[in-house]
Amino acid sequence: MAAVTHAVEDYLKVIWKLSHRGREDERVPVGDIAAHLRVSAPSVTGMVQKLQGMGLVQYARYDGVRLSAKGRKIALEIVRHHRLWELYLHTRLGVPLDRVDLEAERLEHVLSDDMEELLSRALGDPTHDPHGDPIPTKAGAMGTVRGDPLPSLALDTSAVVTHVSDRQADKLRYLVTLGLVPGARVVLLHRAPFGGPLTLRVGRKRCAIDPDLAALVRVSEEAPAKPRRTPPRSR
Amino acid sequence: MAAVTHAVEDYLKVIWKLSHRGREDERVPVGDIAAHLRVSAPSVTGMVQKLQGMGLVQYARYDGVRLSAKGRKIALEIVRHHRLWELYLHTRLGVPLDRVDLEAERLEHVLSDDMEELLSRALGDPTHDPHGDPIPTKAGAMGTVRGDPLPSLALDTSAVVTHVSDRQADKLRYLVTLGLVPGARVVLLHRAPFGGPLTLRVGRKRCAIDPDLAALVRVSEEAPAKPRRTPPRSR
DNA sequence: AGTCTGCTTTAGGGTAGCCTAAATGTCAAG
DNA sequence: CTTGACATTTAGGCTACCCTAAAGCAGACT
Repeated sequence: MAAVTHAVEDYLKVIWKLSHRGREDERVPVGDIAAHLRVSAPSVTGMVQKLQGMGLVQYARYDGVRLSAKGRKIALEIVRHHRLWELYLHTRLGVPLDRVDLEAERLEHVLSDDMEELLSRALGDPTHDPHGDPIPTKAGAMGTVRGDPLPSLALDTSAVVTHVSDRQADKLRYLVTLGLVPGARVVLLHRAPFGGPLTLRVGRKRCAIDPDLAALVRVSEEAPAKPRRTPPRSR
Repeated sequence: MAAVTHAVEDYLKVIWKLSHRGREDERVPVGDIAAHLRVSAPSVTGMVQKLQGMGLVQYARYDGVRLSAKGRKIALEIVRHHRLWELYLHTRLGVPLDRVDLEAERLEHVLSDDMEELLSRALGDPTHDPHGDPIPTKAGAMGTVRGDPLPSLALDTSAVVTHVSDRQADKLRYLVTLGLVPGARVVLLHRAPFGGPLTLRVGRKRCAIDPDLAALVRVSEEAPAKPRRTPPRSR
């Protein structure tokens, strides 16, 4: 059988991601894959046919793609690698939250089983990455995203950020500048009417934020297991 | 100009390594490159012609290859990446000395400039990798291998291992089992005549070793700056 | 000089993964 | 039920890198 190349891993990961957008496991349109991988649609068709030949996806012309069990296993392995590296980069090297994804994108393909084990252990066998996304176990079990959307938090209640979506890099970058990162303490001070901005206290600072943006942030009233943030040693 | 792909980086690194075998900067035969990359000779000829087109090597038919300044710069960058990763893997993740090379071989191609900076800093801007090989600076300056060949050590003199060659994986593996790794204390107890085995004390243990093998180890009588060996956190 | 041996190069192919242009299927609106 | 808009697939090509087989060159030995 053909080899699992970097490209194959990328395709499987994207298919996995896109099939989880709604509640249910969806068939993923070829065009969406193309858009996310920044590749032409014909390239996707070709690769997807190859993946089917390898038994990694089910695919019917004009009807989208779905991961097979085998394909999902590989996808989750890559996601695990990705999130372990993200956590390492953030907590051990001090890479800012809005840049870990880009770096992990390349490191995820380079992690042997032995190393994965050692990396996980060195990080304390973590369950969540620095954005608060769950890290699949080696067996392929996924935890959940903790917390509730920030806009639904009760007024004047202290909470801790548990998750920041990394889907849109530009928005993540902005949220980071506001200090809305996992572990931060937040209080919702005011909710303007007609879907207007929310006024927050984040740590010691105050800010106003659009509820759509705030929806990318999840918070929990109980103090959660906060991701470790050992700063890297400086010289 | 064509891109610096992983393959290009591999070729440049091997050419750099092979041109440093003797004292002087040598022209490297195509066949040697082929053997070290485990690739056919025609493949090397083709790639080397391409590298010349990119201005990274000088090359004349039937007369071997030499790095240009531009080529050497890239080669040293890769060597720097490789050795930084080796040090990280060994000291932070606890990867055994005889396995770091293999892992670093793939990681070396995946390290952005920003990350390189952060990784180096997190490791304390080290000058030598865990085998005792010097790590080139970002500017391309190379330190030296410290110490003298173990067989030339005076009898009954305490010394510290400063370098273990990683050229031959199988021999390195054996040296590691003997405890002959950088930082180890060694005393040469006896030298058998006619090029016979050396009797050593390594730490608390005693062992006999062929002088050819021992020549892969370098030692220094002064206590050198020993590579840090923070063990990884266990669960 | 001739010739043999062993590198090295040329010739000719193959695979993986990407592309554009053109053909084809789907779906919804008229 | 036809047609137009749009998604998708087929067709045909390109680049990077690798291979084997055959030709070509160089240095040693006679």
